[in-house]
Amino acid sequence: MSETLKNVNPNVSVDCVVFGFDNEKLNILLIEQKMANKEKVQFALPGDLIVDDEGLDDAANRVLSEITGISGVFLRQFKAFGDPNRVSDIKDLDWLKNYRQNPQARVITVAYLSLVKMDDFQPEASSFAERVFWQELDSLPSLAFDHNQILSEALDRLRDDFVNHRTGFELLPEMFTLGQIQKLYEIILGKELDKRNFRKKILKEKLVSATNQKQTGVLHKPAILYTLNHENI
Amino acid sequence: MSETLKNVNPNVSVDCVVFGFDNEKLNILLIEQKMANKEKVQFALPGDLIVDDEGLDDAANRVLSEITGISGVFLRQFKAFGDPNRVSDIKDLDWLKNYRQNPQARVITVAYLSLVKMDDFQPEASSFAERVFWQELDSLPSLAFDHNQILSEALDRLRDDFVNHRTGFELLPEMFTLGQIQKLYEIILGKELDKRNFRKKILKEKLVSATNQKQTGVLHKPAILYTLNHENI
DNA sequence: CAAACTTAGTGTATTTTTTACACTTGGGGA
DNA sequence: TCCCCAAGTGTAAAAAATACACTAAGTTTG
Repeated sequence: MSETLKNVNPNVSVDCVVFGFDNEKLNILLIEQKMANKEKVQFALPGDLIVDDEGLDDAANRVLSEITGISGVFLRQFKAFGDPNRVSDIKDLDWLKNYRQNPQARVITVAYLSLVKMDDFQPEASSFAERVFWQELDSLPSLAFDHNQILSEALDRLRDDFVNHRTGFELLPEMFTLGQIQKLYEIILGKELDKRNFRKKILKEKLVSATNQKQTGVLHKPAILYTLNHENI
Repeated sequence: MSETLKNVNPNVSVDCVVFGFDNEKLNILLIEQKMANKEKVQFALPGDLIVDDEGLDDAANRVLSEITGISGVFLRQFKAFGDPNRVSDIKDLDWLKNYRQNPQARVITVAYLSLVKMDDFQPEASSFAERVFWQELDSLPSLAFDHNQILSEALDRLRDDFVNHRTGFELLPEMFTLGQIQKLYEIILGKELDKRNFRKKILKEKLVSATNQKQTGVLHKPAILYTLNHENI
C-alpha cells in the first residue's frame, strides 16, 4: 500500500463461502487462480470487486455466477472483513489492474454464506478463475489472503443458524428419508445424534409429511419417503 | 452519483448504533448535523468514513469517540449496508468534500452495535456534529439516509443476543438487585417477565451472588444487593 | 403510632422438553 | 435360507418452562 496516499477510497469486494452438501461430507467451493508472476497458483474463495450500480447482495450473486457459473443460490451476508493489511500481496491481484481508480488501495470484503446441494451445481470456471472445484472441508488447503479465517467464521455461523433457526431442509431432494435429514444435521454439526430423539423432534415440528412411497434399490429395509411442508417453514 | 464514472472505488464508512440503558427506557445515541444548505438539520447515527490505515473495528471506535466523545465501549459489527442509492442526498454530506478522491461515489457503511449504561457516558458533540444526545427509542425521529433501517436491524440483533447469548449484565451497577436485572431484560425485550420464574432462572445460572447488603433510601422493602460472578460469564 | 403504600421475596403443581437406551423389521445379496 | 444393513419404534427419568398469589419490610402520611 502506498505511503503517499491519504484517505484513498478502498476497494470493496464480496467473497462467497458456498458450502456444498453431497450426502456424505461438507464441501466448500474454491477457485484456483494464477498469481501475477504466472508461476504460482493460489486457492481462494470466489470473490471480486463490486461495481458502481449494484447492491451488495446483488454483487455477491453476480460475482459467484461470473466466476463459478453458479447462480440462483441464496447468499446471506455474514460479516465484513476490513483489516488494512488483509490483502497484503495486492500486487498478485491481476484483476485489480486497469479496473479501478485506486488499485493500490486496501481491499475491504463483505463475506456471504450459502449452503447448497452439490449435485445441483456443477461449477464452471470463467473470469479469472483457472479452475473451480468442490473441496472437502476436512482436507482444506491453505487459502489466499484471510480466506481461511473467513471460512472458519462462516462455518461457525452456519452451525449457529442450523441450531437456532431450523434451516437446511432445502438441501434435501424432493423426497427424502428421515435418515437423510439426520445425516445432514450430523454432517453440519459435526457430531452424532440419537436416532429416536431426532425423529421425535423432527416429526413434532410438523415440517415434513410422510408420503406413501418407499426407498428403492437400497440393500436394507427401505425407508419411508417424506416431503417438506413448505407452508410451515 | 456521476453517470460518467465507471467502477469508482466507493466511500466506506462505519455507523455506530449505541443503545443506552437508564434503568427506565432504552435510548439511542444520535447526532444532529447541519445539511449542506445550512438551513436544515438532520438526525443521524454517529458515523464517518474510515481512513486508510485502520481496521473496521478500530474505525468504529475512533469515529464514535471523535464525534460523540464516547470511548471504551465494546462495539460489535453486525452488518454492512451497501444499497447503491442508500446515500442519495450525497450533496448534503459536507464532511465528504475535500477529503476523498471520489466524494461523489456511493457510500457503503459497516454498522456496529453497542449497549451501554447511559450514566457512564455523557456525550459531547465535536467534529461535524452540532449536537449529540440520547433519544428515547420509543419516540424516535426520522433519521438521515437509511439509518432508521440500520437501527431497526440493530435492535433485532440486540434482542437476539440477549436471549441466546446471555449478555447484558455489564449494564448493571457494581451492586444491583434482582429487580434491576429483570427490568433490564424487560426493557430490552419489550415485554414483561414473571418475577418468580425469572429469579429462579437467574439464580440457577450462578452468574450473580448475594452480598450481605441491602438497598437504602427506597420507599419500600429494601432488596438484597447482588454482585456479578465474573468467572462464570 | 397506625394505616397505607410500594416493591421484595418466596413455593408448588403442571406441562413440556430433553435425554438415555435396545430390540424387531423388511428388503437385497450371497 | 441365512446374513447383512439401516429402518423403525416406546418408555421412563430428568430437566426446564410455565402459571399463579400471598406475606414481608421498609417509607410516608395523617
